[in-house]
Amino acid sequence: MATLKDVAALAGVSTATVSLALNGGPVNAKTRQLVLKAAKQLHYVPNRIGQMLTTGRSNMIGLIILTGSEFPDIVRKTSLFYYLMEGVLAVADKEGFGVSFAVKSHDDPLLPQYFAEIIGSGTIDGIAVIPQFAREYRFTNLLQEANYPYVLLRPSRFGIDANHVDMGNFEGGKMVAELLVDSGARRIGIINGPSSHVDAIERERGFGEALLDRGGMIVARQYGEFTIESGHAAMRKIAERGLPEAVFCGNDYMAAGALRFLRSIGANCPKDIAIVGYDNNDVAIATDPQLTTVDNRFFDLGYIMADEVIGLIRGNTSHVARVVLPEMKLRESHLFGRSSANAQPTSASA
Amino acid sequence: MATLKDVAALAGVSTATVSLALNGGPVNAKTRQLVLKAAKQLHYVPNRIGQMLTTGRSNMIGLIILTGSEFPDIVRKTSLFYYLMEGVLAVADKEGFGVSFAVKSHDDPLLPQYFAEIIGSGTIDGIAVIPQFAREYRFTNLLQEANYPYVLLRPSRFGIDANHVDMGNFEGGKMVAELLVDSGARRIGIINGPSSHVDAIERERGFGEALLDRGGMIVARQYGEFTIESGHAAMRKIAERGLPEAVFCGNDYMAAGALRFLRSIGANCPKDIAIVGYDNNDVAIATDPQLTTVDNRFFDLGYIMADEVIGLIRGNTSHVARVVLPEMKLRESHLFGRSSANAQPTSASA
DNA sequence: TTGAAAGCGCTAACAG
DNA sequence: CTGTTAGCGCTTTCAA
Repeated sequence: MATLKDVAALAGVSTATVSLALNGGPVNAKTRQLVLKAAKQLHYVPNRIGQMLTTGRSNMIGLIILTGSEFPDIVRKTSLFYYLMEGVLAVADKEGFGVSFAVKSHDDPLLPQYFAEIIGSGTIDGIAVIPQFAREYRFTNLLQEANYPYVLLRPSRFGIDANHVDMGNFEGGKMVAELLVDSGARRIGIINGPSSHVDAIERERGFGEALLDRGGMIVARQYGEFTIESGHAAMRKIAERGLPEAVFCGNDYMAAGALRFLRSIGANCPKDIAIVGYDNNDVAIATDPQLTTVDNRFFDLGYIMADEVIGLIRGNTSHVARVVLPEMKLRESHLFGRSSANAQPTSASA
Repeated sequence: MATLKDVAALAGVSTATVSLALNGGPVNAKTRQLVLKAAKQLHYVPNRIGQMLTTGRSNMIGLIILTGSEFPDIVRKTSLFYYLMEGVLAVADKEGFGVSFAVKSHDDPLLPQYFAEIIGSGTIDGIAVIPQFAREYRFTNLLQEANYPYVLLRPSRFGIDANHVDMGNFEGGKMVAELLVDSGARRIGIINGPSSHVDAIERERGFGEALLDRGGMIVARQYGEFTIESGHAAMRKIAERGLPEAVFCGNDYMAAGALRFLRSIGANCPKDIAIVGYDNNDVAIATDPQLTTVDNRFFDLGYIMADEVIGLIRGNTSHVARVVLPEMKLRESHLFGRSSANAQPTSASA
């Protein structure tokens, strides 16, 4: 590989001049041409390690997803994170950053160590972290104390001190309650995910509060594990005491399971009972009827997180606290009382 | 941040000794203790940039996904790539590598430039590349000539010269044909994806050959765009001339669309017609009946690609040519002639 | 077993 | 506008 020195030698100038010429510094136009020609001739590509060492910057941001071993099936859900990654990538590309990606277990005792290495190693200028469980993490202190650029994906109410982007699970739950009440349902059930999952907690809280406000009531409550089978089983349990007018499911998998159970007993959704899911996962367009659900806007979330991390790196910002509100994805399954099975499918695009 | 020098000063030894002590070199046990203590006291973390510069290695591998603008909906499918990433990550973690991730458009004219920079910049020791379209790419020559460690995900028959891992789409198509014939179907249709998509081509080729061998025949052929709607439309077209006994769909989205159309005309799958999808996407477990489909083993694919890239980096290998055979995922939709709708859902796990 | 010193490739301060 | 020089943090000869 050709180095700066080689280019300098060929062009007959100093390395400093080459650096200047290549980076738009104040150089005579003729000299620049000379340098450019030499660089091209040698297929010169700047060694970024050298640049990093002198500038102290790597132009890399990290995306770190924290996963757990308690609920392996949740992992499947995380293919949604791909969209988050694409959002991160979109900003990174635009701003000239690379993206380093890692998945760590949130119960790994070496986690603080891992973050300490990120802070000290110099290979990553800042990070976006996606914790999935509602615990206090020691590493946030590390990051904070080191004044290291980071942004967490987590609810605002979990302490406003840490840099965070809130994905609006509370608001999402609220939107579902409002939609269902507006659709004419009053006696409503909920099938939620594990209560240790931070998203599940927030969704239920928002749902419950808004339902109360609007004059609806929760007449059944079950907890599943974010899987189709657990949604199926939960719906069966609920049905034992008679069908409510609507059921809010904590994610689309469980909603698909509920739908399947309903069909098996000959109940029609949404005519007899409305169902709403959460996440706008692929399953939501594959069921019949297609699921009305809440889109987390993962792409936007990734985009905004990365954008804020870069802002922090560049010193344009010093603190991050934002909310990205989810969006209702209206399809058919929420239309309580109306028969609309076998309608034309809506588009698969996000 | 504390540097080697700081540790050396505190321990009262030279930087060389510190380096040796920290990296398991030949150092007096007492001295090592001294150094370790000093390092801990200063919360010393080695600056990896410095290490990279001297060793010439970054201990980073890259995962590069090539995407296109022709079929935006295909992008949605790519959330499957998340599993591939997890496979890559699993190896990287195990071998002490970091992972850098990028998505590039395969029609970007700057693509060769991008690869040239990867080769020259020194930040990535090797790459796994996922092209999605059947073209000849100029960058492979670049990589080859530079003797840069790389592995492509692509069919073996596209030239055995390049390092590649074959995801076995040909074999997958074959497996589907065999399964359908074994299930009792003979007059079979196919709904495939765009013919420019490399996976689609291979699947159809394997399917067609095996079907011929087994005495089945293709009685209908439609092309969709890997979406639910296009699968729905394609099935409608096929139904106009009478239902075949089975239809192989090039991916699960189109299979879900086909299923939906069948239900709308009162046809029962799999009693009246068998359907098989491809990919083992989330949609495959959300439909009713659940889809029999082919699992690409993306995790394993990622795992093997990363493993091979690292082998190349370390000089343990000099050429890569492997096939990872897909796996049939038997559910209900292929059981031609048998009525099994509304069975218990099978597990959501992969 | 330890230390001194060179050098990886680059940028930036400074002098000219 | 251009060249000289120092130095980023580390590993690695080479000597002692």
